[in-house]
Formats: sequence, structure tokens, C-alpha cells
Amino acid sequence: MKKPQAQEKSVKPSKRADAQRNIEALLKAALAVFAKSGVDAPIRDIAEKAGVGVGTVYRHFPQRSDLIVAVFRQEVDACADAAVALAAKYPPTEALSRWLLRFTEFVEAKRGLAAALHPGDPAYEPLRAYYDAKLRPAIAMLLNRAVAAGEIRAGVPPGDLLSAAVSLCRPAYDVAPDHTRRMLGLLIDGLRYGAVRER
Amino acid sequence: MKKPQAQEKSVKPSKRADAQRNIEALLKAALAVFAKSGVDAPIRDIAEKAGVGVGTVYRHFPQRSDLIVAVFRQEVDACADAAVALAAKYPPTEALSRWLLRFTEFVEAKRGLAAALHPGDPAYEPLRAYYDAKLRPAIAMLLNRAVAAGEIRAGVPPGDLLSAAVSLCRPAYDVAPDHTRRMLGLLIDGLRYGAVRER
DNA sequence: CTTTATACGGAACAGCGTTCCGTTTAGCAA
DNA sequence: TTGCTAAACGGAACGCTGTTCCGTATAAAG
Repeated sequence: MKKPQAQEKSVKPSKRADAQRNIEALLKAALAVFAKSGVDAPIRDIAEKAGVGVGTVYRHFPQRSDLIVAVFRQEVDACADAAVALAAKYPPTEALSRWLLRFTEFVEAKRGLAAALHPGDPAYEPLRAYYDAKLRPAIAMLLNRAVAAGEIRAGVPPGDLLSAAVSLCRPAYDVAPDHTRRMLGLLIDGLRYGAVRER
Repeated sequence: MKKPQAQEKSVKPSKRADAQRNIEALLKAALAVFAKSGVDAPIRDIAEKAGVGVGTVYRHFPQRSDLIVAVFRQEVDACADAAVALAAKYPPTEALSRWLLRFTEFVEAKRGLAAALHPGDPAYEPLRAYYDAKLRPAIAMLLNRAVAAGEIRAGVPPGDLLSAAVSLCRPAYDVAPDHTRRMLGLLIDGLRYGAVRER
């Protein structure tokens, strides 16, 4: 009963304000640098982009994997949050469609990262669990709404849809840039088939 | 009618003798260093162990992958050659058994290496083909001899046996050191089942 | 033996991870 | 507001590595 503060969103409580700011700046910078140069990018690049010294990076993220994990979690959170926001803003099926696109953007941006992790490094083991725990409920919610509206047929496991979306955006490297968008369109149309047909 | 020399075994002809020597010393040193420190080991370590300067390493193997590929090929060659030698020295089934053990040693020693290559690097693409082309005929020969002698049953595809051997020695990290040997014994015994039974 | 193309060795340069410590500053209390 | 102190910052410095470059050494040919 000492720390009556739970105001911040993600990172630890009871930190000095400048530390908070720097952590956030670092996560933001790391996101950009990882996307541009991969997860092996020089620490100095990230520090510079965040406007801090390298010492500060090591203070908050002693291991490179700590930074990677933090960025990944943040992105997963953002993706899951987007589901709620989209659900509030668009009709069921459009929300689902938009979220799938959002999700594939996430997957594409993180593919190099995910590949770099795979080598059974225990430091990244919790990530997959986190990913499932956050994203599956998100898509399940969107799916349920669309089903309830009679626009999408029932019986599609949320996990399957997630996997399908991942697969569909995989060969997006060497094809037209809107390949993913078109494939998702097909997927949504496929889900519509067999819906209750109420209009 | 200028170069009546085809005496050397593997590397290119028409090289200066000291270059030949250094190349061989480098391959030998790289084999040892890779085994001890992995394929990311410092070039300097390899140069030192081979008793040459780093410049010499880069002269003969401009890319790190060139060295890795050369070492790998050499090991595959040695493994394939061992099949012939064993066939000449031991009775059919014992030759097969001994070769499988030899093969698993090769696989274990190269596992870290193989993992490091996997990331679809085109520089290593030919390796898998080379591996298949050299090793499958080797085991096929041994297998045929054992089958012809009536000690092993026919109908086992050589590639399957190769795969099985690879699988069997996989969990050899955290178990007793003779795990692989025992598993191979079981495999050989399994092959014996259904043999012609001529004695 | 002379010559010359080839190969050698290792100093030198550049980039990166990581540590360390003098300096700065947020938060608090008087 | 003014001190005070623990927390945090920044970046120089160190060590290790990849890679290049060029003066030196030498194998091979005539």
C-alpha cells in the first residue's frame, strides 16, 4: 500500500519521469530502426534516433533481446487495442476486414524479427504465448460481432483465421504491393459465404 | 600439353605449392575451430590455428561462407569415402553399421553449422544438393551389399535410412554419450528383421 | 642465377558491443 | 524557493571483430 499509482499504460510504475520518457522514446526509435535495418541494427543507431546516449539504452535494456521483446509486446498490444477501436468505429464485417489488414501489416513488419528469434532462444519463449493470449481474443471478438450480425458464417475458429491471414501475406515480397489486400478481400468474401443472409 | 598434373585430390589445379598447403591447413583449422566455437568464430582464430595471416584467409576464401562451404564439402567427401573404405574392410552389415555411426558423427558435428545456414542464404543452396548427391549413393552401396549378403532385408530406401540416422542422433545432447550408438544398434537390428536368413 | 608473377603476413582502419564514471537532474523536504 | 540526494544520463574509452592494403618473400620458369 505504498504505490498508489497505476496511471501509466505498460512499463513499470515508480520511475523517474525522464526515465519514463526515455524508455518510450527508445521503444519508438527501436521500432523504426528494427523495421529499417533489422533486429541486428547497431545499438548506437537506436540511441541516436531516440536522442539518448548508449548508456541509457543499456540501463533500461541490458540485453538486446530485452529491447526486442519490449518492442514486440508493444506492437502486439497496439494491434489488440486496434481491434477494440475498429469495432467501435465500423460495422462488424468492415471492422474485421480492416483489422485483418492491420494484423498483416504487423506480421509483415515483424517477420524478420520473428525469424531472428526462432532459434529456440529461451529469452523469447514467452513472446509466442503473449502473442496468442492477446491476439486470439481480439479477433474472436470481431468475428463474433460479424457472425451475430449475420454477415459472416459461424464455426470459423479464430486461430484459423489468424493463421490464414499470416499465410496470405507471406509471398508479399515479390508480388504487387496490394497482394495482401486482395488476398484478404478474398478471405472475407469466403467468410461471407453461407452467412445467414438477412438482407 | 602444358599441365600434366591431376595428382591432387580436391582443390583447383595449377596453384603454387605454398598456396595449396595453406588452403589445406586452413580447411583443417577451420574444421577444428568451427567445431569448437561455431561458424561465427573469429577469422583470426582460424588463421592463427592454420599458421597463416588473415590476408591469406581472405585471399583463398573471400567470403566467410566460402570457407564454410569448403569445409562442409570436404567433410561430406570424407564421409562418402569412408563408405568405400569400410566396405573393403568389413563384412557387409558391419560396414553399414560402422558407416552409420560415422555418418551420425558427421551430422552431430555439423548441426550447428547447418542451423546457421538454413536462413535461405543462396550461398549455401548448392550444399544440400551436394550432400544428397554424395551421401545417398554411398549408403545405397553399403545397403545393397548387405542385402545381397542376405543379412538385411530389401526394400529400404537409402534416403530413409539416412533420415532415420539423423533423427536418431538428434536428442544426443542431453542423454548418455552412447545414446546414438545404441539407437543405431536398434536400427540395424530392425533392418535384419525379415532378411533372407541363410545361415 | 635472374626474373617475375604469385602469394604471404600483419599493420591499419572501421564498426560494433559493452563498461564506466563524472555530470546532470527529478523529486522531495525544509 | 532553495538545498539535498539518489537516480539517471551521456559519451568517451576499451576490446574484439571484419576487411583492406601494400611492402616483402618466394615458387616456378627460363
